[in-house]
Amino acid sequence: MATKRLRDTANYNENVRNSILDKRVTSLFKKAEELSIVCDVEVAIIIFRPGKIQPITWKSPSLAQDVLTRYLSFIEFKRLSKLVTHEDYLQKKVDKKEEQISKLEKMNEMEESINDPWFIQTIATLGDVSGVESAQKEGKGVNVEDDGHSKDLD
Amino acid sequence: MATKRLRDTANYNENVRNSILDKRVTSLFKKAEELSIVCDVEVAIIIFRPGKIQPITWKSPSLAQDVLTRYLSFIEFKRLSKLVTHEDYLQKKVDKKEEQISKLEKMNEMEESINDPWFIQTIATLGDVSGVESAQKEGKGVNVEDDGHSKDLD
DNA sequence: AAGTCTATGTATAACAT
DNA sequence: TATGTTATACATAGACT
Repeated sequence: MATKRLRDTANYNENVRNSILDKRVTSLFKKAEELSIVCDVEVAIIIFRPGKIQPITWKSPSLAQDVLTRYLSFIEFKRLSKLVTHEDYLQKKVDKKEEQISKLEKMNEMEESINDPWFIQTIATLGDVSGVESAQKEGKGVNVEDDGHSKDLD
Repeated sequence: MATKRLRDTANYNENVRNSILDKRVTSLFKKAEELSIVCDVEVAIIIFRPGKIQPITWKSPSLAQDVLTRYLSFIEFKRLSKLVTHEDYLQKKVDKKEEQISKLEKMNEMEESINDPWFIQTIATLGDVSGVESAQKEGKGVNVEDDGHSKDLD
């Protein structure tokens, strides 16, 4: 935006890159703040950097978190519904062995989550934990969407 | 940003306000896009307007959603851990009555979620459902944070 | 390595059509 | 209502410190 136009900071050393990122992020947040005041809206921004655990967030990380947490509650609700149904079935059978299997299945399910690198990274990211290193993303499930610009339907 | 500094759209009619919002949002997204390209980061932006159900999102709504979904999985994991422990206890007691209570507790827990207005709104918001009207937020759990600008620890 | 400067590119409020 | 123009404020890459 001045003299030249930056296109790829890969050509710069990390210091310069961080400097550029920092300035631009500050500017972006400033714009967002202005937008939220002028137009009376709530804005949440989350920025992930490759190789970094903690995302840069602005204004209300808990806003997005809260909303999406509740969304996931819905998903989990559906999953728990199935579990309960299953338990009910087992109860009628009065079969301890199957109940044990059910238990193991649950544990296994949890272990799968625990061993998911993305899951681990996510916990570290959102749980405000430091000192955890991971590859972070890799395109998985990210960058989907059409034009990446969806407005509401009202 | 021109002639005057900030303005307050409360004094404008809805058309003008929408126009201003639209222009600024477009601009914000443009900046975000530039940032993401130049600095090789992933950016997610979510904008909530008062009275509107569907948020305006940019670039990777699924990014934030996916991350936070996984985060919630962690919460649910912890909760399920307790359930399993509880079940194990009941199993040893071989007490059907208590088992029934446990089940009812679970169902009750789910119903609480279902009846939560915020939960309902959130589903509508994120489930891409239209035609649902609600008060949307109300400050609950929103707008927390210190200076609203947290960077990571690496 | 963090702050300042400056030339130039952008964004946009107010008009104009 | 949408699009274009203009004047001014803002953003920022690079240089300098």
